[in-house]
Amino acid sequence: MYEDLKYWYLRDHKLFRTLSFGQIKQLCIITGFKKAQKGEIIYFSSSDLPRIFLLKKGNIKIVAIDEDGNETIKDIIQKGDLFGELTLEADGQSNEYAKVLSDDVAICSFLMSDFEDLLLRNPSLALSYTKFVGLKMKRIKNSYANLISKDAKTRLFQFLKDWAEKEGVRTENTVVIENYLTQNDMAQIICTSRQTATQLLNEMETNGTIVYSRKEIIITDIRKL
Amino acid sequence: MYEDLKYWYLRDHKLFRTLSFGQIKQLCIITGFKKAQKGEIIYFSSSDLPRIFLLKKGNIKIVAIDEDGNETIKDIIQKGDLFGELTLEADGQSNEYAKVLSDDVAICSFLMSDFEDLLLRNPSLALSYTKFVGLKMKRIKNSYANLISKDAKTRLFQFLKDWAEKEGVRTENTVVIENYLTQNDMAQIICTSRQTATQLLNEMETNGTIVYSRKEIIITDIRKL
DNA sequence: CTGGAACTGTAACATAGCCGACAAATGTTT
DNA sequence: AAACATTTGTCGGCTATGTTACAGTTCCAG
Repeated sequence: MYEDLKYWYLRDHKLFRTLSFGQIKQLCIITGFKKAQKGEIIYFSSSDLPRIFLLKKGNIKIVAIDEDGNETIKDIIQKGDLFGELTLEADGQSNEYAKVLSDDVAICSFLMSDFEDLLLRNPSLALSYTKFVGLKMKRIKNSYANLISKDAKTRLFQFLKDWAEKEGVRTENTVVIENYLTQNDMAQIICTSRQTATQLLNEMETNGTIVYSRKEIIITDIRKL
Repeated sequence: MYEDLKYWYLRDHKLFRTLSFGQIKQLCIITGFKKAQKGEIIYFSSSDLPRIFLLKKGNIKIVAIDEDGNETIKDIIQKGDLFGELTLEADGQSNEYAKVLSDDVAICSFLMSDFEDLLLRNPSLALSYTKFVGLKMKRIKNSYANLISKDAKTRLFQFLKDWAEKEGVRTENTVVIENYLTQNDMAQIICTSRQTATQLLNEMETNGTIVYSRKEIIITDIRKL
């Protein structure tokens, strides 16, 4: 890959914006670049060196498989998000894979060890990164708190609200979301059965709260959600 | 506080062990020290400057109150743990207080801003700290995953197992835990009602799995848990 | 030692949401 | 178009767990 391309790919993330041109150019730690199509499954082979990934384009979901073989959606990664071993600790035991949700994705990656060196040389970046991880932790805490104390309906509402806020296109009080998730996906995210999710979505549709299709979800009035 | 005492208080935490004698001595960022008795409530007044706390002695629980007035146990802090704004981002909105569980506690604290300066001057400490926060995140993720996918019984078992591992005194396969929690506390931690927790504990007692009293919990055979 | 507060024990009842089962609709491949 | 795979819709039964309600125990302060 050309040096300037590498540079561009890093600079684009807000985490690295605090660094000067020169600093970033020096780094050029990106070591991998990959494209993939919808439905493709990407494994984080534990045999490989631990990496941190940056999703440049598209959407993917991170799925974990527990001892009993149950699949849980750990995370939905969107364009511009960092993912992988963000805690900078390789852990061999976790069994995860990523599945491409959008039509195609572009992912670049760098080695965890390179990133560590980088942090050691740039204390202010290290501080930003710490705050970044902290923020991530706070988000997780919040979403779990929701999962536990609220019922399925409230969880679905909250999920849609969050989704609309992150990705929805708003005109007046109507929000349109490009729907790259199946009802099953949503069910897994809000931790309920597919059936309950279906039921709730249909209920919302008859209520006129949303218009649902496989392509998009229209929230007729975001204020009422 | 005397300089060398400050030194001692910091050095005692594993996070700071990587630093040399001299380095730590230079820092001396501790700015507060406090003792409290059982049952006392400590507020993290948001008016005050954001701080990071280090529990030197005893146990406390962090309780959060949501909009509806429901109380949830966020965390149990034990001797040697850091707590407070670990993410280095002050967030005014969260409504939390700490309650002393053991007979008495000793807490020392330093200002978040001082700590940030420290991290900026010690990149390797920053890196350790990031990993530390990451580890914390991983733990939280795990415990929440448990909460969501397992039933109340399994959750209680897991909780006891963790507790035993962290604080229990083991002789052969018997583990004795000093019990500073009420059944209600445990119920809140494993996110169930007090009644269910009571029922499960009694069930375990009649099974001979544990011997329960307000003072201590004896796990007769840790391997069977 | 006594009264009250906090904790623990037990039961009946209600219900959210999981599960299995199957049908209909939509999308994809050949 | 046909055959197949994936996604959505619907239903009734079942179970774990929350809720309400009250009684018994332990603990501590005065």
